[in-house]
Amino acid sequence: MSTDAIARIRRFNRAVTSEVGALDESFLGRGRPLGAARVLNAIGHGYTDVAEIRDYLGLDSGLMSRLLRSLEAEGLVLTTPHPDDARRRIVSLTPTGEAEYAAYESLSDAQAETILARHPKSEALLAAMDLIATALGRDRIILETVDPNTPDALYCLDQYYAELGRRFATGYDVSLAAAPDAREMSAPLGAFILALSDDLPIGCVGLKGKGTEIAEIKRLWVAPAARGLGLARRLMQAAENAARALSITTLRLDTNSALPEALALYQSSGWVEIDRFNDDPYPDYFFEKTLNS
Amino acid sequence: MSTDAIARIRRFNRAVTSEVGALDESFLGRGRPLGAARVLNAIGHGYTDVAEIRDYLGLDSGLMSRLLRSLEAEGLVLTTPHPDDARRRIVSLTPTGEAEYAAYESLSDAQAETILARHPKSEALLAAMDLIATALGRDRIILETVDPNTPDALYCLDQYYAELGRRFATGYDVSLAAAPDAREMSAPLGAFILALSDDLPIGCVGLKGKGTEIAEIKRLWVAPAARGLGLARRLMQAAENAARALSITTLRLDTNSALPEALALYQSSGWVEIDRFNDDPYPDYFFEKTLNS
DNA sequence: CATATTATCTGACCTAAGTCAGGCAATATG
DNA sequence: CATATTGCCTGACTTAGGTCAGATAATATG
Repeated sequence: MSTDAIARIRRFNRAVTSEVGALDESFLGRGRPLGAARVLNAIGHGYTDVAEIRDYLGLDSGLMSRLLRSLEAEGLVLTTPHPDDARRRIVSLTPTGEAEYAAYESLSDAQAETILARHPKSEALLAAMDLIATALGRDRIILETVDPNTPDALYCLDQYYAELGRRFATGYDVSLAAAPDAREMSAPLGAFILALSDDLPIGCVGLKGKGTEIAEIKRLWVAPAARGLGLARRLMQAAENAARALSITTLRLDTNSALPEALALYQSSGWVEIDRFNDDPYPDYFFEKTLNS
Repeated sequence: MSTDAIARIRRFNRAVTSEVGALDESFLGRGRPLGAARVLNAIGHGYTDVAEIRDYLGLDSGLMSRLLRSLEAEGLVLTTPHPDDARRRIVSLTPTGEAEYAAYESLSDAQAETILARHPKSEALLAAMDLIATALGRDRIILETVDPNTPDALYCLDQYYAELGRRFATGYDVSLAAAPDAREMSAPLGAFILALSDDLPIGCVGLKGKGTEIAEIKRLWVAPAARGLGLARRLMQAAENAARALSITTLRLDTNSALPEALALYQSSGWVEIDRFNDDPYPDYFFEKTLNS
């Protein structure tokens, strides 16, 4: 019997360790020790400073130096003194190094493709992977203010609309809602805040301003994989801070009773219900919050 | 932008490798190389034959021998010649070895507990882990005929009843359905078949016989984590084989339109709809299949 | 009973990975 | 400007992990 939580987690660990080991094996196939391959990949991934790479990979300074030397001997990397401080050194890939890095990347891709190809219901598998990666990396979730027209922002908005379509009995038609234009959700009128977990967009919120002291919160969304981590609250907090920075004193929002978690969040974080303030067809609840100081 | 499938799988890999590495680190904390710790754990896990352990861990015979010697020197294991063949050797843990093994086990448990404690919505996390472990280990799913009163079988039945309760608009009350007694689902009358993935029960099916050439299929269930892998079909096939072995020529089953996947499975695998053959309150569809040869 | 096979062990050897002390050049500081 | 600090490098050394060629003893086979 192995149905209790601890046993299930340990079973998961066993299942993934063999996959992880398989990738190391395929990396070794390129005839280079793993240490050197890791350094090469770190450089290809954008790390340039020797100390930075050492820190990222947790290497001793002596070992790091030797690994760099061996990559240099292979003609894969080039080290040059840092322009500001000649003690530091900058590492970059030669064209050969770029090709080698690309080869490692395609090994990683191939492994991922194999997993994908072996599972017929891949969407469920990917959703489970997102959930686990987000849960394990919850301390590294970062919020970022971006232009609402960036691909990541548009991806979140698409997901948001799809979710409303599933939640509302009548479906959801974006064109019927008053689409806030990007200008109103960018500085200096408003903001659009994205939550990223290891570069995957997992949530967003929009602050739609008109240059007055009243602004609206729009498009609060948290990916299914990130629910239960308190991310919505964190996004709302960030939106409020952004509003304060823009001298906004009153926030409003509209929502729908088909979104009970959202209602509970607003009611538990200082929002008070007010009368309808627009004629959008979808919302049936309206809230306001006064920002202090 | 990292929202495509490949990128999501690679992100998952990154997220879990650090967890996996952390466990290795904590294992090293017991002052023994990982290789020796792995052998000790394999023995603690029930492996006894030297060749078996070597095969399981993928070790060279020379290395294996040396690791055993070092564990012996520490007083953790005892090797004795195999009673049937004195060339082979069986390894067992000394009391000290048992204690050391238990210490490793509790390190693994502690890591699992940490993961669990850090995630508030742990049921979703566990479900995701089950799905991934099952998907990655799909080639190692085994079917086993067991007594329907074993804990694993009862666990599956509980899950099955809970699922019906969620699916049926009216809920599901086990006491209203004609509960098949264990004797009718055991040899020589019938069978109860379990699907196990790395010891976790992920599906079941019952063959309920009365000693005649007609028998019933009951309690076909597949865990959410294992859906989409063709397991239901495999379980049904095994049930049919078990029926043939018992000289049963006709199988019947009842089901409910609230279980469309089940209906589709029966319709696509040679079952034909027949008239109601019992007065159970729940089923509204009845099928029969004639077993050839 | 001689010979082949099997299972494990031993010694010799190798590479990867990592630690540590000290060296050297560039830069910061009193 | 003397001295300390910083960033990287080199040499010496250690351990883990693993390969390979026999050695040894037990068992199977003609």
